[in-house]
Amino acid sequence: MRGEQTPRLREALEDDIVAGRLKPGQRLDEVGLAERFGVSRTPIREALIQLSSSGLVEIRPRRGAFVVLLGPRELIESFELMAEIEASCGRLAVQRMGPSDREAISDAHETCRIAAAAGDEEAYYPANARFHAAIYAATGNRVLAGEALRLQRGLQPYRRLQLKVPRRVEASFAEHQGIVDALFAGDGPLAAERLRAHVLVQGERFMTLLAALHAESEALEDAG
Amino acid sequence: MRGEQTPRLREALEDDIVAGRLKPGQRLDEVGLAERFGVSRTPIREALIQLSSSGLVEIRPRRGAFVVLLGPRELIESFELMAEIEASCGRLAVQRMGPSDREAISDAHETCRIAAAAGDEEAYYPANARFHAAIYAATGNRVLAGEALRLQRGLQPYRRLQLKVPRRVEASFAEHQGIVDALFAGDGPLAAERLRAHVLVQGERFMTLLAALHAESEALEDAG
DNA sequence: AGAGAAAATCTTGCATACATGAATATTGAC
DNA sequence: GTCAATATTCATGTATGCAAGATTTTCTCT
Repeated sequence: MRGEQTPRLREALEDDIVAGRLKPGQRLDEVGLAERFGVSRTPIREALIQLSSSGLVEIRPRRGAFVVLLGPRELIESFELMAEIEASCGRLAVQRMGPSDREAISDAHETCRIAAAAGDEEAYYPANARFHAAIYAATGNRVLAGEALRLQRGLQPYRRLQLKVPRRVEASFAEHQGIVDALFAGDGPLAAERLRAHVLVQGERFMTLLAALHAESEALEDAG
Repeated sequence: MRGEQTPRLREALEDDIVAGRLKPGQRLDEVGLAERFGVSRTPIREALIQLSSSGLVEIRPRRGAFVVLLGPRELIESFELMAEIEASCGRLAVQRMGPSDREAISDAHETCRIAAAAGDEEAYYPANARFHAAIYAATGNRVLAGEALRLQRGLQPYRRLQLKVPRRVEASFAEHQGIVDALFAGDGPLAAERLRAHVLVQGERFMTLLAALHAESEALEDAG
């Protein structure tokens, strides 16, 4: 058997969680995963520990690993943190972005426009992630950008549920347009404020959706 | 042998790193640590993986684990991230802090005052950490506060070097006073700006020190 | 039949064993 | 004497084995 299994396993599990194939609350059986990936429990355990540190998985001692299921309070708080980080990124990006950064932002924005015009929510999703990532990168601060990406990934499983909110894509794209305008106009504070509002309103929309879902059924609870 | 070694080991190693007993760049030998703690390599490895995810340790495949040694660029970027987070905390704390939060901030500030007046740098250190932590907590956002604490811990090993900067404590305390004034006056934007400046100037002072140290010797490089 | 307790089962946590790649020492050539 | 190639040693990465806690099943008693 050759080396370096753990990173591959971590990425595979991370993708499964972010893509929603492993649902929040679900238990991750070490033996089952080991068999599925054709390795022993050791690298699986190490991958799970990494995922727990990055916040996608929760390890309860002697109980096992579970895909993290954020409660309402933690969700609100996470969106607020995300909003603050994104606002900072916007302000710094205005100060520092170069031509290639502008281009990356424009490109991602156009991809969003196409997906939004087509009403294609599945396509809008990754385009939206790319749009925000382009802003992070434009700060020129890799540590900050890495942090932002990490948080973005952590919230991805929950954003997925938002697909059901009507007219979400149109609203999101309109907000993106305002952000791009402020960024390219060189108005840092305005870009920051619009990014903050964009993320916070996403969070609010999400909480509304969650409340509605919770009212009609306990679907999330049964997910495990 | 009874259960739950890994968390204990992680905390012990974390303390060693943050307290400077394990220096940035130093290699962490699994076998040696296992002997030192009287356990096998397995829980040691798991603790190291956790520390690598939290940013205190870097694991290079097949090479081993090393206490993270941030380069100049990463240090600057980390301090900038910290400054942004602290600024956000300050603004939100103004909006949301209750009487107990005010008290905690005041208490920590007074502890800083005593240490500063005595010129006791060793005592100022933890008091300073408590002061900032009190502001994080006053946001009422546990996710945000947790993130801030994590970043604070990650930078702690480097702040330690600052002890040598002359009149650092007096300057720091004076800045704290300005922050407290803004916080208690209810001026969120001012508190945010002063916190941002406080952290950034710390970073700059630190970089200056680092350059000086580097000029006189390659001490940091030999630390491994 | 239902509730509680005991036993069996299953899973995790840790220890140990082994294989492979990296680091180091040694030997040989120039 | 220095450099390079090779052999040896050593540490990491993974697999497997074993002990203890958690879970589930079953059995007993009311």
